[in-house]
Amino acid sequence: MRRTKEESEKTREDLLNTAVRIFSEKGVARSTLDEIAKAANVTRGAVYWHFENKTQIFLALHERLHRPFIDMILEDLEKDHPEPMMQLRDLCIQIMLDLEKDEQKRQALILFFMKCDYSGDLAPYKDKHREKKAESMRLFKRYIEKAKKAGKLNTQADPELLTQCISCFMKGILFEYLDNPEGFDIENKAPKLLTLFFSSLGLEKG
Amino acid sequence: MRRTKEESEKTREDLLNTAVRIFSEKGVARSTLDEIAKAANVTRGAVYWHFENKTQIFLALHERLHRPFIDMILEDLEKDHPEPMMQLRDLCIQIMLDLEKDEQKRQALILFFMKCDYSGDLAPYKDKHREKKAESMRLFKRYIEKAKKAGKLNTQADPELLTQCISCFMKGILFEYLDNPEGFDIENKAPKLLTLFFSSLGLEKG
DNA sequence: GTTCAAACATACATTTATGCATGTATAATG
DNA sequence: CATTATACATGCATAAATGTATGTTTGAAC
Repeated sequence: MRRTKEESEKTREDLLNTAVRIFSEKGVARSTLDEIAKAANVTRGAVYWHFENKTQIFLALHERLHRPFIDMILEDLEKDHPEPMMQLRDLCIQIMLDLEKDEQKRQALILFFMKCDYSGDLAPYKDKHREKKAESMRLFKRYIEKAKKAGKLNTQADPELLTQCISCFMKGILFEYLDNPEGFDIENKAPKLLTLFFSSLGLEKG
Repeated sequence: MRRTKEESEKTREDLLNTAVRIFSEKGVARSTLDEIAKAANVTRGAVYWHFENKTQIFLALHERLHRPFIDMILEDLEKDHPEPMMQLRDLCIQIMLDLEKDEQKRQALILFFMKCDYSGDLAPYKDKHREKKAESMRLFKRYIEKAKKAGKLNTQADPELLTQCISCFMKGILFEYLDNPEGFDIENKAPKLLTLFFSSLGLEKG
């Protein structure tokens, strides 16, 4: 046995990738470490070597999800778009469409939103979850304030409320989609819904 | 022992009320029948007398939630409101505000949306869940078609898309609230968010 | 080329909830 | 008022997952 460090790291990655799949399929509580191990072609020995327990696997998955998302928004915010609200709309659409392509990300979101409950030993991570959501909401707000400063915000509603409004709408779409990925034609609906929403808000020019 | 029929029925109700609380606090998977029994001042014997198993308790809770909700909307639809879209908006606001007062209902929603996963033996009830959601969406759509026929629909968007739009928004607000009932000031935010949303959609007159 | 520890596999002991079987007191029924 | 079925309580057997202890192989370091 005694694999090389690269092989060991691959085993760890395999376990995480398998775990997110199993978790998102069966729920965290109903998923067994033995099941995960076998699906990754190892035994529970390997699992306990790389992770303390099931909770720590969950935590590891949690960590590796959100950063790319934040980075994507931060990068987008750097761009100097003439119409920040349209930029935000397109970003929202892009976020939704990405999910259709990135199965890992989709599975992770299903897992964290619908297949676990943050009670018991997962309770501490509820705060982390919230903090990360708050972070992305702050970023959304920056688009709106950017638009306001540029005199492109065609509404009287204050940025805070607008941010919450958009956040709720995004979350609603996200849940409707994740609840039934096959039945919810996101490639078709996401652009329509978000375009209607943003144009209705009077945030679009023309 | 051998209580009267009324006492027996009370025991059953106590068990259900206790179950929805425990389930919504700790999640279905982490909740123990023994725990529920003790919290209801009986033993597991009583639980197994009234219910087959934990799944059947969950099912019983599921059944008794949705009907009052549908009835409330049906009753509201009977009224002949001059502005159906404003009526729908006010209904949406009312639905949200109700949750703040009805703790049982709030706990039930937390349970069904966030504290269980519809895999394993709960999988069959996912379809029921969807069907009931579809039912309420059809009712929402009736408001919009009513408005359209009355020439009060101030937008070109088709009713189907509008319904989905509103449904997503409602679901988003619902989740944001349920995720953190104390932190989300629903009595204040729900009217603001929904008023902004509906007025932005150009659905309000004046 | 030994030695050692990493990277697992294997085996076992413990826990914990469940399902059921059985016990029991009493309300309802005649 | 005797009987019976109801409405539970109690006890046990089982299963399943977990945690851990121990075994085994082999890359790596000297």
